[in-house]
Amino acid sequence: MAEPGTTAAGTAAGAKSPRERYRAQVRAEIKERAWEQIATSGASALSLNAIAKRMGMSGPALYRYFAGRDELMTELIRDAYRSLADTFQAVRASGSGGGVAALAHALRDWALADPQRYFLIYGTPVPGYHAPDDTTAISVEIVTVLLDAWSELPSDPPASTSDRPASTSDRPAAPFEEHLADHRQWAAGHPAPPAALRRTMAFWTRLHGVLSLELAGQFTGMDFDPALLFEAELEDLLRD
Amino acid sequence: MAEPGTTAAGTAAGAKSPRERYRAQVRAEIKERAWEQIATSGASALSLNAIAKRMGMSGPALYRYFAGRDELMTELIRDAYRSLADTFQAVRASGSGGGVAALAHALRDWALADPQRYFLIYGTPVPGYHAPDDTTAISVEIVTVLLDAWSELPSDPPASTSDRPASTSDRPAAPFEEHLADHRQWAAGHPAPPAALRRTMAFWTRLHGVLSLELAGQFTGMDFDPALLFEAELEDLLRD
DNA sequence: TTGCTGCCGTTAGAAGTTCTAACTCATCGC
DNA sequence: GCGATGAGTTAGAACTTCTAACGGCAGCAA
Repeated sequence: MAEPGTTAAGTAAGAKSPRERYRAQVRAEIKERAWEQIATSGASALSLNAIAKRMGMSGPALYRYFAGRDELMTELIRDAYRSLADTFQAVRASGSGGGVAALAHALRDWALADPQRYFLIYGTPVPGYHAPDDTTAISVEIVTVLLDAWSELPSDPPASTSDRPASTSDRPAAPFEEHLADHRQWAAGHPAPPAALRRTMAFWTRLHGVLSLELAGQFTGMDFDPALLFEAELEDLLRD
Repeated sequence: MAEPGTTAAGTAAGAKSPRERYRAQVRAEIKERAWEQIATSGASALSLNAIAKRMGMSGPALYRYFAGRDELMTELIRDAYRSLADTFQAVRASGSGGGVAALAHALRDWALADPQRYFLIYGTPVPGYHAPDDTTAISVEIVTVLLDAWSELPSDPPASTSDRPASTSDRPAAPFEEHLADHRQWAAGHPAPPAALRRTMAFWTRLHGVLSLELAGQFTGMDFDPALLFEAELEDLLRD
């Protein structure tokens, strides 16, 4: 029952029957059309009927490939997470530094390439809908890359803390950093120092703040350059 | 034609005919039900039919009061902006300091009170839809309050800039601040110094970053306290 | 090669949605 | 009291998701 068609023939892992091949191809095309539709009309306007029509087949045919609109949506969300995680890991592995700044720019490029894909992950949630569980695993991948990148930076310029005699402006108590050190379950056992936890968090929330507002078009009226704002926030992150 | 029923009788501004009175009441109830529905099912699931059914009337009756789903949506967005602007101005006018910290906490409280209302303003935009023009006027109100609050703070502790001899960490060039000073059209003529412009911007993007991720439930798996993260970001804003 | 099994895509239809059109009826204002 | 105005009704078109039943072709196995 499991793996239909794999009874006697030694189908090596990866070799698919022509039926499975066709099925995978159609599924891929459905998702492709879905992405196009989401990019132009938003996730809420995702219509199975329109996808079917654009593929030259009639509505209910799609239900052979996806149980319904929600399952297609889930698959797209999974793919979006996967794409971001792969992008981050590619930046980390390949040259180009692979540091925090490179990750930040990769994030911005990735978001600008398809704003609706970004919003599918980090945008307004649909109250009834719950993201699939395995996306949290991909989230861990993403946050691990960030924790790695922040951990390899010195947590604080060690000279500056000693040359000023207990100034009020260098890390006054940092209660949240202590709180994070106590509640580091989200780091999935990553041995990052508390400062790296705090900075990973700030990296996420601050860059998301700039990016989401930019992608939402909240800066359109004002004529400043959002790229410079992003850069300024990134430099602030790298400084303090 | 304008103001129907104001032909001969000296209806003082505010005195409405019983029909207009009833009409305003029904419009208000429609919006009330709409907010309930948005809070539970999200903005995309806003259904005129469901509202009508819950009010004991049948579908098309609502079209006497709103031209369609989009007009109702527009009205709700307008009300949301108005509510946030009023909240900010109340904080500013009334006691409780009225400073930046008070505004930040008011923003958080306002957002937590009705997350979907927050997302209606700052959440994922619907590609086809354009917000009504008069909301930009309310946005100016909001940003003006922020610029006022930041302008009354000293832009930099003047002592600390002089007691350290040209350290690398005190405002190295600040290219974005200059850029903002050149492109301050969004400040609507507000005479805020460049540092206040920069800080208003950071206030907006950083707090939005924390808030939107929290409201979207992105922190649910991790068990730290989002309120502490918000507080930490606010203190960072007040420090540097 | 032949036959069978199974999946693919079709049409039909139910239950929703927004929104228009036409109609009835109460109510407000003169 | 009577007429104009506007509120609420039902009917219906054009959508949507999704289920059910049906025909036919293709791949699989003997």
